Amino acid sequence: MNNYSLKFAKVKPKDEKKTEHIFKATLQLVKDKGVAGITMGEIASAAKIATGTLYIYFKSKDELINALFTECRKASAEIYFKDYDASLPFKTGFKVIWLNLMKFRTEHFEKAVFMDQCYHSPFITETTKHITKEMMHPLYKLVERGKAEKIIKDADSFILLTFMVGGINEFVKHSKYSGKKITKELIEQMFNLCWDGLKA
Amino acid sequence: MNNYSLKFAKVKPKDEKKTEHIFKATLQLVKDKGVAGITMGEIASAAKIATGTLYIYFKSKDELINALFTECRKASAEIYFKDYDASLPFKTGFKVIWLNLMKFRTEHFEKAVFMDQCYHSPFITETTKHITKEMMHPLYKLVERGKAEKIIKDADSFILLTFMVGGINEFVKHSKYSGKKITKELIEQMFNLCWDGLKA
DNA sequence: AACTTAAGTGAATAATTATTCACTTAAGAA
DNA sequence: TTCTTAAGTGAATAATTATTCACTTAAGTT
Repeated sequence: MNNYSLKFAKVKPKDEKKTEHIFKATLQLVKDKGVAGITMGEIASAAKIATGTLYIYFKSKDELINALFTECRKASAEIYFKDYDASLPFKTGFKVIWLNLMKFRTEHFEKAVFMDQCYHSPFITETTKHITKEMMHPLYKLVERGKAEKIIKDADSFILLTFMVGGINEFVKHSKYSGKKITKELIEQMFNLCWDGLKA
Repeated sequence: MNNYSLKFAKVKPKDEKKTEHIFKATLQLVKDKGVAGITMGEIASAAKIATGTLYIYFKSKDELINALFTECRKASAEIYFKDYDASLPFKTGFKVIWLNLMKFRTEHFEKAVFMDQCYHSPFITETTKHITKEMMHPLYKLVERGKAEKIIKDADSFILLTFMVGGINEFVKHSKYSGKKITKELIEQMFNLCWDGLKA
């Protein structure tokens, strides 16, 4: 038995599911009341733990918010390029990614709201913000491929990208606010508008 | 001399410019630090008045935020239909409004951020939210005119509207974050993407 | 000029909320 | 079973922040 095992022996282990509960509770609260309306006490009770326990998992509110932000960013990055295969024809691959963006926004709406809300908050550090910006990079590559193949318009990449994403974000946001159901049919309509705009 | 004038005579009048200063200071702070990062003390000092003075103009933080929200909503509604004339050909009229939306987002960016941020906050009352939703009504009428004239696609109005607005919002938001300059040329490119998407 | 009244002030107070801590509980080792 | 250690608790404390208030200033009336 060495120092290492001595150091970590005789331990009541952390319940790893708690982090998940804390995150889930925080997302729910931010969706309902916004980032200005959440307290550590509320997060704790929504996660069904004591306030003190929250501080075993996160040193401070700051750290909790940043950790959750990072988690959300990872979740979105994982979805964006799921099932994308560069060897597919451009439009097919483009649609895969476009649908992934739509999927993330609809199925992880609280994460999207949380990221939007917290981006401007005093909690998120500059480093976290910087990494987030870099997430857009592969999407730039995508539209640049489309331009190179003369399939989509030869406009500024920034314009093409924000155009590609804007409709999705706006649609999902307003759907959730107004209770409008997001159907396959509506998604298809939105894709067509988007594609007709982009195509050369 | 009647009761009315008696009651209101011998008064040091409120400095009406102060409300404006308070609003401007609040918008600036929310843009920089988010709705979670503003305190009455900071608002007061940014507006160069004492904290107590703030409470002469607004009963509470709640009231201040709601009043500013209403002000922002009015400012946006005023711009949206500026110079629009229903007797113009559809595309011409559409472009006038589209450019107005773009103008509001770029020239009153802090207002747009403030409205986005506060919409989900505990400050905004349900009434305020409800009135805000109604603001979209004339824009619905616009896309429905386009559909009736068979100029734009016969898709769901909600889809058409969120599509019309999404690109603008996303573009301006990311421009401001990343420091990308918003030029006439880029605006024109965005309009073309948007129009090509919408047209029948 | 003297008077009245409300604006304006900022330190004091009241609420709210983040964080700590003395204590309890339970997992695993001996 | 006993022992050790960290998780878990929630009331107590520390910070922060909204709101008040006793006081000062200045506009307008007489």
